[in-house]
Amino acid sequence: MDAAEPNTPLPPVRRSPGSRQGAQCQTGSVPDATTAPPERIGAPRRGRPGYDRDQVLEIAVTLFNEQGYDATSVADLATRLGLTKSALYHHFDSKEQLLALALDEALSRLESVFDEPDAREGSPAERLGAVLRGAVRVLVDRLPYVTLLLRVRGNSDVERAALERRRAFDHRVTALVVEAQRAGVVRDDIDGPVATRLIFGMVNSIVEWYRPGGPVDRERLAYDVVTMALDGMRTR
Amino acid sequence: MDAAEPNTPLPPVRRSPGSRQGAQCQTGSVPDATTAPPERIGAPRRGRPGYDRDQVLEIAVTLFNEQGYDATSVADLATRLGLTKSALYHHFDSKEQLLALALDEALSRLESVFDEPDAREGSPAERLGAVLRGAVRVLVDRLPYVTLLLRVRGNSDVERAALERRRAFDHRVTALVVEAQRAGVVRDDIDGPVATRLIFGMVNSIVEWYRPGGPVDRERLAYDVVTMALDGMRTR
DNA sequence: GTCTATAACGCGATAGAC
DNA sequence: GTCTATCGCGTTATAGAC
Repeated sequence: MDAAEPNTPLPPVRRSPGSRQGAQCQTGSVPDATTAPPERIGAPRRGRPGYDRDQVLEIAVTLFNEQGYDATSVADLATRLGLTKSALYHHFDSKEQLLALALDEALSRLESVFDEPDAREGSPAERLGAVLRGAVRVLVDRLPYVTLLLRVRGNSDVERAALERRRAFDHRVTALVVEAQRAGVVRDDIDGPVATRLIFGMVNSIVEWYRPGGPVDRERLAYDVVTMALDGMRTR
Repeated sequence: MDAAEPNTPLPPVRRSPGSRQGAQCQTGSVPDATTAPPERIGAPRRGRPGYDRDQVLEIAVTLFNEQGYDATSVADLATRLGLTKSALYHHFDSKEQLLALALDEALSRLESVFDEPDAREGSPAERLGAVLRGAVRVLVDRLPYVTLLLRVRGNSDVERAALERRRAFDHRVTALVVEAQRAGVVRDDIDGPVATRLIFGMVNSIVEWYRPGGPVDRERLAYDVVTMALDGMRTR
C-alpha cells in the first residue's frame, strides 16, 4: 500500500433518505431497497452522530474509491465511522456485501433510466438522447457509487456479476443506436457498437473530473454531453 | 488485501519471446528508444529464452494491469519471467522504477503526438484532428502502457508526477480546442475545457475494450474517433 | 566484469490469544 | 480492546558461475 491520501477530511456525507428517483417499475430485482425507517448505526451513545445504512454505505464507497477496495480494511472503515469492527459486522455480513450493495445501487439507478417516459416514447434519436441524459444524471447524483462501478475489473464473483449487468445495460443502448441508424437519424458509416462504446467513454469519464458543488451545473452537463454525442464538436 | 483471488493459479506464464504484437511503428521522437543492442535478461544459460529490457517492461506492465500495481509482487514478476528476484534487481532498481519507466513510455509517446507535422500545420480544427488521431494511434500501439497510465490515481510521488504530466498534455489539447472555438470552426456553446474532457473520455475509453488483433482496425478506429468527436453521431 | 542464485533483513500488516 | 506471533512484502548482502 502506498501513501495515497492519508486522511481525507471526512467529505459531506448528508443524504436524503427518500430520494429514489425513476419509476421503480418492474426493474425490481433490487434486493434491499431500504425504504424503511432510517435505522441508526453507531448510536448516539457518546455524542456520536450515528448513521443510517445508506450513510454507512456511502462512506464505505467513498473509502473504496479513495484507497481501492482491496486496500481498504474493515478496520479502516470502522475507524472512519467511529465505531468498532464488531459493530460494523453486526449490521453488515461482510466487506464484500458492502461492495455488492454499492454496485447494485449504481446499476439499479442506471437501469431505471430506461423506464423514464422520455426514454420510452419518441423517435430512436430522442429516446437515445433521453437515456444518455438520464445516465449523466445518475452519474452525477450517485457519483461515488457509479465511480466504484466503473472501476470494477472482475476480480471476484460479485464484481463479475456487476460487469455482466453493466454489459447488459450497454447492449440495450447499443440496440438503440443501431435502431437509430436504421431509421436514418444516426450516421451509419460508423460501426454501431463502436460508436456506443465511444459515447459511453464520454459519459463515464465524467466521474473522473466532475465534482458536485463545482462550477459545472448538472443539467448543463447533461445537455452538453448529449449535444456533443449527437452533434459533435464542429460548428454546424 | 482481500480474498478475491486468494492464490491465482499462476496464469499461463509462458509466452513466446518474439510475440510483440502491434506494429512496432517507429512513431519516432521517442526519447529513450533503446535502439542499442537488445541486451538480454535472463540469459539463455539454461535454455531460457531471455528478454530484452523492453520486453521485461512490457510483461511487468501487463501484470500490473492484470492484478494491479500494489497487488503485484516482485516475486510474481520474477516467476512470470522465469528468473529470480535478485536477477530482476540487477537490471532494475526497484518495482517503482518499472512503474516510472512504463508511465514515461506512455507519456512520451503521447507528448510526441504534438511534434508530428500534421499537428503543427493547418487550421486549428485540422491540428486538433491530427492530435486526436495521433493519440488514438499511441493508445493502440502502446495499449498496456497507456492503460496503466490511465489507471494511475496518484498514490505515490511517481504516480503524482505522471498525473501532472498528463494534465499538462490535456491542457495543450484544451488550448487547441479553445483556439478552434475562437476561429469559429468549433461550436462555442459548449465550454471548451468540458468539451475537451469529454473528448478525452471518448479517446481514453478505447483501452477498456480495444484489443489488437480484434475486428476493429487501428486506422479505422482513429478515423471514427475523430469523426465522432468533431461531427457527432447524428446524420449530417 | 557481468549476470544469477541463495539467504536473509526490516518493515507493515494481519490474525489470534488474552 | 490490547498485545504479540507471524507472515509476506520489497529490498539487500554475499558469493558462485560464466
